[in-house]
This record gives sequence, C-alpha cells and structure tokens, in this order.
Amino acid sequence: VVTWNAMIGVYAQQGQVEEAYRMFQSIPQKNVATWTAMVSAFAKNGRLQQALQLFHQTPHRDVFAWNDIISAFADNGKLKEALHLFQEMPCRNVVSWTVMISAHAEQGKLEEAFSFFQQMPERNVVSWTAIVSAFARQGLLKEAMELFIEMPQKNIVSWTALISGYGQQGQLKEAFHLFQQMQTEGFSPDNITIMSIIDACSNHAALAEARVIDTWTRNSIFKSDILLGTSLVNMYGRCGSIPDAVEVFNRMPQHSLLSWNSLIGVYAQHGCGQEAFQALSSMMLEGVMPCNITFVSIISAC
RNA sequence: GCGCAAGUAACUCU
Repeated sequence: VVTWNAMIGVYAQQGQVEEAYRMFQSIPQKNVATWTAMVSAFAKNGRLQQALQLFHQTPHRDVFAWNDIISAFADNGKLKEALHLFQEMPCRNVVSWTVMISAHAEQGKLEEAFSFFQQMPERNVVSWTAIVSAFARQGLLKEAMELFIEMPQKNIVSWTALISGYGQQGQLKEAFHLFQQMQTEGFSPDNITIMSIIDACSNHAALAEARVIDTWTRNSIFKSDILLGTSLVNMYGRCGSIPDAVEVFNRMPQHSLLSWNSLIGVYAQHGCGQEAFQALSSMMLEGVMPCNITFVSIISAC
C-alpha cells in the first residue's frame, strides 16, 4: 500500500491523473493516505470537483485529508470555501493554520494572514516563513525583516523569501547583503535563491550586480543547470550586455531550445540580425530544432 | 513506513 500511495504521487506530479486514478482504483486495500494522495492528485491538476467528491468518500478522514482539500481550494483561489472548511474541520494542526496564512497572503489579505499567524497555537519554521514571505511579497520589507529576525529557526527557504522580497523592490544592495549573510550563517544558496537574485538583476537592469551573481555561480560548488544558464543569458540581455550573455551561453555545457531562443532573443533585442542568423545555424548544427518563437525572434532581429 | 503547508523561475507576443 505504501508503494502504491507513493506511485500515485509520482503520477500526479507528472500530470498523469488518469493513470493515477486507474491505479487508485486497482488498489485493493486503500488507507487514508491512499485516498489523500488521490485527492491531492486531482487537486494539483485542477480537478477540484473530483477532488472534493473523493474527499467526501474518504473513510476516516484525518487532519491530513482535511488540510489537503483546504489547500486545494486555496490554490484555486476559493478562499471562502477554504476558510469554511477550516472552520468545519474537527481538529487543526500547524499545517492547517499555515495553509490559511498562505491562502490569505496569496489574495493580498495580509491582515487576515497575520491574524491567523498570531492566533495559531504553535508555529514552526514553515509557518514563520509563510508570514515572512507574505510581507516580503507585498513589499513590506520592514515588517518582513522584523519577523525574520524574530523567528527562532531559519532555513534556506526563509532566507530566500526575504531576499526575493528585497530583490523585487529593487533593493539590490540589501538583497546581496542578505545573500552574503546567509552564507556566513552556514546556509548554502540553491537554485531558487539564485534565480530570485537573477530575477532582481534582470528587472532592474543591474549589470554590475548581475556580474556578481554570475561570478558567484561560477566559483562556487553549485550545480548550475540549463534553466539557470538560460536565465543568466536573459539576465544579461535585459541588462544590455550582449558579450556577457554570449559568454554565459558558451559556458553552458548543454543548450536547450529555450537556451537558444534566449540567445537569439538577446540578439533580437539589440537588432543584431547577422548574429541571430549565425546562432540559428549553430543551433541546427547542434541538432536543436527551431520553433516558431525562434523565428519570431529572428524576424524581429532584422 | 506512504498522503497535507512556506521561497524563485524560463524563450516570442500579451
């Protein structure tokens, strides 16, 4: 049963809801976890009705099952229903409360989110991070920072939430300072941390900072992947530096269609038709087939 | 033991 439950989760993650459901039906002895996994599978693929229906059929619903369906409603923007279920549920745990925090934060209802945070009987690092993130995303950096300082334990997610808040507000120096500080305190940034800084540099056309983060990814023991490389290319494009964009691109061990599109897009932004065409033939030499987006970029480069 | 909650994100146009 344990294995089956896990497989439902795997199918769900890949968007194979039908497969998951077929498997679910064939499982002889289901437990609550089986049902919850299936409800979650429906929910994550936007099948709220089926999720709800199955939830109602679930025997011996526990707090996990309840949290799951509440979170499903919340994810689909049905805050009212989520709240109602939260009030109806027989018992709540820290996850239930945290779902309410993030659900309200998502809708911009910061006051409510904070009120849930204050009312909850106990908090963990996830609930703290949820509230820090809520304030940070709204640009209330002072409040976010205060809560961050106050939180008893931090992890990489908490740090990233705060950093990305500063990044989105264009407070790059502060974002970088936090980036340093997190490492001083023993936390290694991951792809998500880096991506949020890249995004900040891109959106604020901060070339100097862009180079700092690029250099960091090069010098640290850090598994950079295609997605990150592609984002660096885009970042340099938005910061207006073609040479830097080309250099990161060439440094990438693998290029996907999207990486090529990004490079060509950078050329396009700067009207470099010649280079765009060269890139087009290079990509085909590498065996990557251009798509319509590629051609749109090529055309606009000319 | 399995199922629920927190951080970022792609390329063109919008």
